[in-house]
Amino acid sequence: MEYASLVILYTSRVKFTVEKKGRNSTARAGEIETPHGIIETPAFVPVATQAALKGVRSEAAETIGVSVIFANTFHLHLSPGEAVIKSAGGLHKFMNWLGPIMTDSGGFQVFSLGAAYGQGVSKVARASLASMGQDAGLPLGSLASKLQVSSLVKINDDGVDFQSPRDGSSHRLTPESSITIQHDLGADIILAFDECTTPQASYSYQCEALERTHRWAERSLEQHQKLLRRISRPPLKGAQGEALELNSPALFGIVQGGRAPELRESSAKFIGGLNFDGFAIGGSFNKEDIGAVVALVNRQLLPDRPRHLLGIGEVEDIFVGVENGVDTLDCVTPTRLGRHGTVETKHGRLNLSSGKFAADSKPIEDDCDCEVCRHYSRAYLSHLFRAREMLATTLTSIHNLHFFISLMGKIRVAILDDNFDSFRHQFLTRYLST
RNA sequence: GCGGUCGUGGUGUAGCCUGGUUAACACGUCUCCCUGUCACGGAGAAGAUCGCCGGUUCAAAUCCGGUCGACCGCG
Repeated sequence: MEYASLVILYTSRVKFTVEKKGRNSTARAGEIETPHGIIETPAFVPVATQAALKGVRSEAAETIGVSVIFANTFHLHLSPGEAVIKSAGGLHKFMNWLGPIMTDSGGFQVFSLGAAYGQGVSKVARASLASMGQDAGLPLGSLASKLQVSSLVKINDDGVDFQSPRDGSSHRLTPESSITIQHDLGADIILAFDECTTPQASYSYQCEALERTHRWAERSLEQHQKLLRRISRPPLKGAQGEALELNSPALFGIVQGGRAPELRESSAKFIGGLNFDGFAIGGSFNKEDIGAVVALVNRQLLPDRPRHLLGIGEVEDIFVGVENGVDTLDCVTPTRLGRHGTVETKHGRLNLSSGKFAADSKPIEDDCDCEVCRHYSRAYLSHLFRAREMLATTLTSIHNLHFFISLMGKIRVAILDDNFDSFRHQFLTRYLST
């Protein structure tokens, strides 16, 4: 009885409305309403792993038009710890970001600190490179080589033992602890604890990992509902809405299955059959297959719930994701590229740390209305990079964030105007032409 | 004037004493990479006939002489 009413309240944590569906594609535009505001979809979700969009203040992100950010359970658990953040009033207050926040469960760190650790392996494999043998033997991470280890994780069916990449200390994450930590962090949308596998994983390992992820999904959901019941019990007598406002996130399940279409399909059926508020598509891909996999998965997922594509964010992949029915995507691309000197433009990428921009008085993009393009030249940015000034990474990250946010805004308008296809064609033709 | 120290890629150095295959390193430069962030990082390339002239030697950045230049000390 109590449970049933809670489910209603709980699912109302994110109210998802589809405003428009694409005519020739499964692209859609809509709104996700969260306790901290509305996310107009499709939306790009910048990554703030350690409760910071690296190099960019929360206020600047708001000015850029960022609507939702993506923080990380594992890293925030290590430092400063969820207790500190909870007592600070939650992530929103802690980092002065008052808009919606999603948290990742730590499942990606099973990959990034595990199979990928120090190997330079991406979750997106490129068949063209793999066939040339260039996927192996890439850069050794500095810390990996320093510590002489190839993995910081040990996985078993109950959970994952991590070694901190900072100090080597041991930390255990299970579906239960990940969900509990995410509740403590106070995000609006949280994710089930999963195992993100490497694209190099064998089919048999992929099957094993998928089974585990499915069991973890059920456990994540159970833990989530348990915590919701605990939160809601006293306020149910009085102002229930108020109490829920404080701390009751929506939970998204994560579809896995790696590069195997049949595993993706069965995962989508399984995860899609559980009572999640929305869904995320995670794991590894072949670059060339992202669209097909996302389409396959989304055909199995309930259309009335939001779909998030995890960790995908190169320009052409964003179009692919949206075209195939994804509502939100998170990616480190704008901030990581920016930090390494690369800026996105509608004509493709530029690396401003190159001396060839030393006397280039133009802005990054002539008609860009971001704060950086309005006030600073390529020459100045190039100088800042070569002088190793911190401001360099801040400014390029701001431009890149603006680029992705504004691109998403245009995509949304295109869907609403029923011309997504032509917009995509026009944009990508120019973007990929150089 | 005398004595000493030093001249090696763009910059700073290592190698020289105990001559020997493609002269090493750092920074800089250039190119490429980055997809639920361990990482303001990674991978690669170009670039010096070792101040100049001569000698010794099978072989000289390396030993010897001379010379030019810089610096230091003494006059």
